[in-house]
Amino acid sequence: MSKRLPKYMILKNELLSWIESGKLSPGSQVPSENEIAEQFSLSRQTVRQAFSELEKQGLLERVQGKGTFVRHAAVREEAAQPRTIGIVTTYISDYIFPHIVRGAEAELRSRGYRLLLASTDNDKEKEMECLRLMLSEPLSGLIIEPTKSAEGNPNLSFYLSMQSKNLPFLMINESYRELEVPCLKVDDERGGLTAARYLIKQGHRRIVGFFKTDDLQGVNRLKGFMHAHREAGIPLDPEHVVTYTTSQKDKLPVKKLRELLASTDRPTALFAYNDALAVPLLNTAREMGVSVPGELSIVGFDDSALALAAGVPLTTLTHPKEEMGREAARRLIAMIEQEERSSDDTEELLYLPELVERSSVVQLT
Amino acid sequence: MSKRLPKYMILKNELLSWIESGKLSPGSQVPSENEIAEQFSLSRQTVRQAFSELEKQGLLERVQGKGTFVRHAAVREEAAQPRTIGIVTTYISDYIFPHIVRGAEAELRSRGYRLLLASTDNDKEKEMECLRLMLSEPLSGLIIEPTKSAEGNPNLSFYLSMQSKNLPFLMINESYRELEVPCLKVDDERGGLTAARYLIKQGHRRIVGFFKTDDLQGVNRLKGFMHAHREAGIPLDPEHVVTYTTSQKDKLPVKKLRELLASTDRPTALFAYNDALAVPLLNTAREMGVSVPGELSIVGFDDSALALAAGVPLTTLTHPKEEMGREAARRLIAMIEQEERSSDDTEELLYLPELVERSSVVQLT
DNA sequence: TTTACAAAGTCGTACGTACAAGAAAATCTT
DNA sequence: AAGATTTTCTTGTACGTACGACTTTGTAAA
Repeated sequence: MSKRLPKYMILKNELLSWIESGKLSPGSQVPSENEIAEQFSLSRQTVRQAFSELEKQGLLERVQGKGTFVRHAAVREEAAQPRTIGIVTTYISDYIFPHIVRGAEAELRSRGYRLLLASTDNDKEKEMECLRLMLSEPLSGLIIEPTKSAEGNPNLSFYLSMQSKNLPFLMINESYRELEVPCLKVDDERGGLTAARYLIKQGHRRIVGFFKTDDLQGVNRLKGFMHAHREAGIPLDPEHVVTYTTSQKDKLPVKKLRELLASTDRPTALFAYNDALAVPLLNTAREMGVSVPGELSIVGFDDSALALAAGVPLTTLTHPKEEMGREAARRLIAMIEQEERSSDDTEELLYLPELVERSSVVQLT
Repeated sequence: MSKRLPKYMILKNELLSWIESGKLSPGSQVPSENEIAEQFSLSRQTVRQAFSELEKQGLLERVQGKGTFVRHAAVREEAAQPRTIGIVTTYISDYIFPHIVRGAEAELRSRGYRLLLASTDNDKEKEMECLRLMLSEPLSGLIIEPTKSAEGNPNLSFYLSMQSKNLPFLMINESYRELEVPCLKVDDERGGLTAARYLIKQGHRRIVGFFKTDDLQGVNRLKGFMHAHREAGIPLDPEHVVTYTTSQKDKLPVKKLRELLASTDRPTALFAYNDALAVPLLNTAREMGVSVPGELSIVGFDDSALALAAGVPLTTLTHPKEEMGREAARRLIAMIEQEERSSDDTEELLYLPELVERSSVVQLT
């Protein structure tokens, strides 16, 4: 038996249960130190020790000459938790990331949480800086979009210290493999598969794919893209898989497309890593006098605002965006408020990307 | 003389001065309770009381069996200052707002501040909620984009309480007229003027303008638009000024454009409140078989990513976006760090929008 | 009835003792 | 010399007393 608990701790726990059970309602007066001492057969000093710790925690209020009182819940809450949640994303301003942040913000605000925002600009050093800044104040939880998830995790120590401090956090879009944390992401491999299957079904055989490979999302989309070719028995020209990273000049994929379109047996279809890439590729094709979708079909990814704004409304794959942000917030709040880490803690939620048919793909006869 | 200070308080102050003066350096061991007791002719209990309060404050660390130690400065500092700045915007995810936030975030991070984000969704009730949440924790400053600035300010009391608390804040894009606060904004009237002048110079005479009128930006752009017509002596058909608010269905301006394009003497040019509106209008025109810019020239506003992604690259007016966010952060930090409110405190910074010529405007012969 | 004062209750301060628990140094044993 | 044990130091827990400061309440005087 661990009956080694000090008496003042036992008393503290007893008083806590009184408060919790409502035996002592907020604002009511607690029996005097002497009464408690007699009741529990303790010395008044010991009772004082228990009281003073509870007062330090903000649960009791002692007034000289009057007595000791239970603080009102509202007052307690205030001093208790900051109820602030941090989000670390790669980019704040670009593309679909604002939508994710917005979804999370809306959910958090409605639940009375505040949102601390930081972005890494896809730079691992800045990621470290962000984490340090975030953790310098007590946080209730963190939502993180990993930076360059395909290139390892030099900030592992931060994540480990978060786990050891029992600070709830979860990841979106991708997660570092070394960590077992809940993660919300799009089924990227399935997305690449769906897109390629669709183009193949439309009769396309020479399909070029553009993939960003410094994060796992691009790698997984590429996997699905290749898988679709394999299962259809279509040989995949190595020239038709274009990979790039953000550190290189952004012009690279565009230049590559120029070469491909200028060649003799040019591709009839194109799958872009995301809409942000699909649009400039589309414009490049049109500049070269290649009509879209007449001579070149295009499928994008993420169903961003750009897909609709483009000259030819883009056929693309959905990304949950706001919903993902909202769900991330919901799950994090659940983790915070139930406190007890349940077994499904490291659960991964995979969103299935769906094809949105617009006007940028044509069926080959 | 108020020599009525309790002994343990006197001891506390003495120890504090020891720490401050360096007599007790961080990490060093404090004389044991018994030593102190003897030195000061106090009982050990009294010494313990002083120690335990200092421990509670985070200045000392007591280890059973080893002794009492002065905590390192770094550990103490942590609990010191929040250095957090809040931003309240109308929208997080849409359009140019993410760019503003990003600019501010980059600047703040590099200066060691954290960013608390909230959005109002252009709803004044949510604005109040945001302000309440923001102010529930000590903030160093606030950047606010007013919600529906043309429709009064029901949350005035919040702003007044901020001013009375000497909490620095500034506004971007627009400011509530009743408040005298620094404000960074685009010279919207000048923008409307520039756009209309440009179209007139290109030979257009029947120009339709679309303006969002629930915030002052739209109203001011409209002013400039009308001013250009007046100065050029061109009568402005009332039908050619279309106003709308976000609360109405977004379809309204599109429907209006349909009517105008179907009429006999349809406009030859169009000025849109911003690019986000210009793009759907452009697409609407093209759907109706009206070529852009051949039959209809279009000028947008804000030089957003949409302007380049559109089927026809949009001629538009610049908006500082990131730079505005960065500058807002810089100014706010200056206000915080110098503390003294200088005379140029309520200064307004006006950015001059510049015309970016792309392909959506044609010169009439 | 109102006012002034006293009494009794509360928590705050201050001293005392004793022993327990943990850590480190000194000592003893091997 | 190395390891085990004891001693001695530290802080932690627990009890006790006494008195001060403050508030409320009851009582007595005006």
